[in-house]
Amino acid sequence: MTSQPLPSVTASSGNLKSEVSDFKRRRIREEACSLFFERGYESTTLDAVAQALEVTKPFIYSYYSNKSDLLYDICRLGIALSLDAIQRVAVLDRPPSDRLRTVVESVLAIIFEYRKFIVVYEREEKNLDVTKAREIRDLRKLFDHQLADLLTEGDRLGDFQIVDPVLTATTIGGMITWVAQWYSPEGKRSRLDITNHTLMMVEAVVRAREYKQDHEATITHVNPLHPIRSQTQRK
Amino acid sequence: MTSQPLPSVTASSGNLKSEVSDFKRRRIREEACSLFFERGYESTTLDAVAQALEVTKPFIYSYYSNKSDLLYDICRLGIALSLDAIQRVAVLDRPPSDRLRTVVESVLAIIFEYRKFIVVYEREEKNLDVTKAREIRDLRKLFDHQLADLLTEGDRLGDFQIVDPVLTATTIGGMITWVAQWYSPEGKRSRLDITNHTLMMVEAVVRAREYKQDHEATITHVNPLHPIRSQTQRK
DNA sequence: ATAACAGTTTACTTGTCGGTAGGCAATTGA
DNA sequence: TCAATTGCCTACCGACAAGTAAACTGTTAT
Repeated sequence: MTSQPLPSVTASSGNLKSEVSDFKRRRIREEACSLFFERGYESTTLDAVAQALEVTKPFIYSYYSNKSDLLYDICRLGIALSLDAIQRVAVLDRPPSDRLRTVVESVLAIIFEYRKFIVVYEREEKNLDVTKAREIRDLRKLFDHQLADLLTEGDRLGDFQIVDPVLTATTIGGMITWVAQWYSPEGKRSRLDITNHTLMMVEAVVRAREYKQDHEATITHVNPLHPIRSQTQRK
Repeated sequence: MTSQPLPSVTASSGNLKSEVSDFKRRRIREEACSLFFERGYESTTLDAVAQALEVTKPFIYSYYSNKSDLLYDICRLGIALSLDAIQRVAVLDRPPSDRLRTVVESVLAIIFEYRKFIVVYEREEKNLDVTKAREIRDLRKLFDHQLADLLTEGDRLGDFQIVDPVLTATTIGGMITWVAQWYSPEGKRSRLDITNHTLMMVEAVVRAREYKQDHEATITHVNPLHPIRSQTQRK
């Protein structure tokens, strides 16, 4: 469903040797991701990653050609998992509201499981070279696009009452991504609680047109709280 | 309203000399923020910042004691502006729905104006030393807390129909913050469009209880899309 | 047995960048 | 006019970390 078969999360098929090799690659990626997540990409040395795995730096270099290649692999997984989920659901033969619900559940499940990948992907994108970064951004766009399509379809069928599917999709995408930023397994909220609450928020948001008020014309003023513009202006 | 008077965005009062000095500090901060925003904190050298200002590195060091001090100043401004906005509105003698609306408008106005600061603050927090990072995180918590209080009050008065004010505040905070991540002055959407749409989303979300469905009991299953757990587990 | 190979390590190079010492020049005050 | 002071720059250092060369070790093939 994804254009490339996605460097699988589980063991690759093939002979044992390449399975072992893939496993090592995954372990490097996983440990690097943990460290990137905790300390940030640039502050994490490959020696540190190596140490965490109880190997040496050149070992890593025999599985990844350089540090940013490793980051790329992490980022790619971070977005590809969610994209994969939405694409599986998109083709199901069920009403849009059902599919939306399933998307939210699936993506949240992925976020709970792989939140470090998601966070690193969001945070460290800038450290990719432009071409790789572009590729990653395109995957994200695809995700938002798929979601927008689902909303549009649901709106057409009368399942949703949506004013602007694209902005609404962006909002929902943001709501979900945001969970990855603050969720912690040690926190007070269970995964189920968060999922239920998010479902409720999403539900509300796709029914937003029912509430559309006539507030809109009123905000034409520039907000009075910050009268100064010089801050961001320069000669 | 903020505990410290917030290193003012405009010129400080006082003699001309210290005004000039403050101005230089602001210009350094602004230019550094732009570069951090575009290239990331660690990838931006102080020499690059100096070059952008057409000065030299020691010049910067006479206004900031080191690189992370500069980042700290940026992060602090990033969160403090929003916090300041919500705190001003919180004390107004107007109904909660009105105040919520004003909060969203004010904070979005800040986000449009200072989005680079917000993004850098969100992204580069990890590069602060723990004590500074903690201080920043506390400001953010205060923001969410204030918002939750507002929601609780509105719920009590019947203005809102909210199931969980804390989670809803987190969601709204995320929705707003998310705008900073994708908004671009060159993009298709005007500030007004985005503000209106966000107001609508927020409106929907604080009325969510009206839609609470009985979906909740149904999601007890573990999502079938990723049967493997070995990924994040280790010996 | 031994040659060849794969996988891993030890030990090194090299560039970069945060941070600083000390000098120079412009401004201020007497 | 000449200190004294302030403010900035030139020129440098030292540390650190990415990346590599080459050696070492175990395993497979002949």
